Amino acid sequence: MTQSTAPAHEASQEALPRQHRHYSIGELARMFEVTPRTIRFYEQEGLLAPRREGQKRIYREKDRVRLKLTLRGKRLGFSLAEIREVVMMYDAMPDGNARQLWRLLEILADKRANLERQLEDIRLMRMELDDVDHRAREVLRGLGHEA
Amino acid sequence: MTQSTAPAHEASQEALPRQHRHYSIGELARMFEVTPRTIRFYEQEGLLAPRREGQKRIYREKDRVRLKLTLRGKRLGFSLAEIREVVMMYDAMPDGNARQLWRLLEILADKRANLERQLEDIRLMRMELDDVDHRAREVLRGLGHEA
DNA sequence: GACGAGGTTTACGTTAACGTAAAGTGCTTG
DNA sequence: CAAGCACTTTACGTTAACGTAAACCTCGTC
Repeated sequence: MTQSTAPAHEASQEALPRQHRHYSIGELARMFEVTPRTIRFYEQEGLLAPRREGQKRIYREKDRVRLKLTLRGKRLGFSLAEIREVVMMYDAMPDGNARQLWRLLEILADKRANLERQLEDIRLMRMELDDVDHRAREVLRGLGHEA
Repeated sequence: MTQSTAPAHEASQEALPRQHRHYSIGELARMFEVTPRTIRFYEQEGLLAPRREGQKRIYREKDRVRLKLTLRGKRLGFSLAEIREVVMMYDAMPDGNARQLWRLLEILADKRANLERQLEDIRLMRMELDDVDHRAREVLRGLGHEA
């Protein structure tokens, strides 16, 4: 997250209906601007579970969404373990027992608290960036008069 | 997690004068709930530059603020290198040449863009958490009827 | 003067999240 | 059929951000 050129965010083109239904690893990788290695790694970490057609991995819509959520979580500073925690429990929900569901609610509340704190952090950090920006511009004005 | 007891109403005026003026590494560590090792590491990475009194490190108000900003940056997912980039240029500002100042403005814009994206990410993630929460509660209600 | 509570340096260990070969499989295309 | 993709597995390498351990000062105090 270091590059200053950040126009290409998520998937670029989206005119076509999602009828495609399945993607290759390379397609997904290009879509989200990650390497295939990353996608395989996420699978190994239990975040994705694509079908196989022979050797090849076949990703369906669900996998694409998961990957999207995973990357979003990462941008927010969550670890893969944390993300998996939510994702897996979400999957186990339908037949989940009460204890697990309560545990899930607990985790969700935790994540939400995290987000709220981040909102405040962003607010503060914004103010500080604005401040530095201001000072820098003033110094620049000063330099303009000299030279 | 990171917070102790939330101060109900932090008096706008300086309740306690910051006359303390300087802190030991242990004090700072307890204040921010990090280990001394972390603080030394940040120094080694060029984020802090405490005075020395003999061997001992002496931290002043400025250092405390820097540490606070650093930790905030970390919570937002910035790397120490990124944080240092801003912090150091901020320090070099007064006598900075124009090119460096422009570079600083560039970096600031970059960070701000980052924050904006995070805001959006938070918004989306919140919605998804809410959704999962909803479903989980419904399943729980269902379980209540059985058993 | 032994001791414990703080501090110090040096240095190796650890974890997460991938990167980077190396070597093989399967298709299709000139 | 050779060449070129796109994909596969296996496995070692790398970076960031510390943790952890050892061995050493330097107080105040019991």
